[in-house]
Amino acid sequence: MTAILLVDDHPIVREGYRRLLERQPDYRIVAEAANAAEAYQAYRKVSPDIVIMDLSLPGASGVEAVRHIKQWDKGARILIFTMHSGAAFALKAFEAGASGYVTKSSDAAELLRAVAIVAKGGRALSDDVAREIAAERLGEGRALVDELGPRETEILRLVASGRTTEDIAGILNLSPKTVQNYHYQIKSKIGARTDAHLVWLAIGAGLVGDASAT
Amino acid sequence: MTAILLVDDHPIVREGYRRLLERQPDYRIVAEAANAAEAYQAYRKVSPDIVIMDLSLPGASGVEAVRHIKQWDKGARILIFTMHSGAAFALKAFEAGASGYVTKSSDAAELLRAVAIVAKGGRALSDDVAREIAAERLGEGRALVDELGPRETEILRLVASGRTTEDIAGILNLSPKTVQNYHYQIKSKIGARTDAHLVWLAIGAGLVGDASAT
DNA sequence: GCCCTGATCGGGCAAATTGCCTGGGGGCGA
DNA sequence: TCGCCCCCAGGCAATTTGCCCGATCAGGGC
Repeated sequence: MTAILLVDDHPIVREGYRRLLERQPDYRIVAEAANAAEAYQAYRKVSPDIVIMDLSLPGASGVEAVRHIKQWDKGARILIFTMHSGAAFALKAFEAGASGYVTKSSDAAELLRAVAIVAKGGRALSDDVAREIAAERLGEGRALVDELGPRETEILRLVASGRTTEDIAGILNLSPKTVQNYHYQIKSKIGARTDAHLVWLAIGAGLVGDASAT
Repeated sequence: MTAILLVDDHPIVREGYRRLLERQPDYRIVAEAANAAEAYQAYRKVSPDIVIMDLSLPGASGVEAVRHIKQWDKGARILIFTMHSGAAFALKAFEAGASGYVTKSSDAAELLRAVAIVAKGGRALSDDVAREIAAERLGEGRALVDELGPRETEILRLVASGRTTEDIAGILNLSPKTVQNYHYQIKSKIGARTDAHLVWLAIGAGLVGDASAT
């Protein structure tokens, strides 16, 4: 039996959850809350197995509520169920300690699947949000790269992937000085103030983004 | 009418594509290839509107083939259709210039949808891969961060997000020299050879990677 | 052929940063 | 009270950055 705490400022929506969840044999809603403060109180009182929470709450935001609860109980499992499909919301929620993120446009089956995953300690993410995050990660803006010549692009790729100046000089059979010059030229063309900034721009342009195979 | 070039080393699989795609009124398979070299030749000969390609080909990898074709025609639209669902494969493919990535576990409808998107110049990604990339993006590995003190973590976050040394000094009310020292210390503790490398490690640790709310 | 443009390659030099060491102060557990 | 670790920052040589310059080579256009 899985004890659930429901947090949503809309009683009607809570009623909807209740209908859906209590039809499942293993789930029981043991408490409800309409805002962050209530959620926190309720959590401390009933220690539910999982929390299902909306992100837009009156007063403190849902992200704050997540952070607060996780601070009190590091093992808390919180599933965000919200209308926002933006990648930024989801990332913030996970950063705060949420275990799952499902949008309200998902169907009942998807919510139940997410609840099951989170209850087992896993991480759940609905398809539309996954797609958003992936899209952001893949980046849209080429633009930048078009300003650069092929050699510059090549060197940007290498620099952004973490290579040393000397590495690059070796790989491309150039003088280290030339690589430095390109490096500098790229930064000024692109308008990056920092190497780190350069990396982000390169990611945005789709030039890099690997994480495997160094 | 959309002209398609099919690249897959398995004739039976190509037959499958053909069945599926030629049932659609707008698609016509104008050429086939069984390896990277053939694909390249065929592309130059028929200039198809889109290429549907497997990633695992005999000889040169599909990624190489993509890079090669894009080098010859920057406007080429290439849709990868493969069995690999790993994020790394997909990222490499996009980096090389692919416009879409669909796994063979997707159903026919998803492939057709992807073909349509790519034909229109968009970018397509199947759900399972999106999920993989998102998972990777959310990051698993803390590890690194545990080595660092809170101050170091803070500074790493700022450095990795692209701030200038002076910016950081201003934000945290420190001497620029102190920031430089932390910056150096972090690099040696974490084992990063380059600032760019540092950014990747910070991303992996989930410290940065927002893109919103600066 | 000739000029112009643009990409590629690198030297030079001052100013800034990195790499590494040093040292002092504060908190906290043994 | 003694370490130990974290915080903060100066010093100094070595390297890199920032910005200048000139040389070569390929492709147009006239």
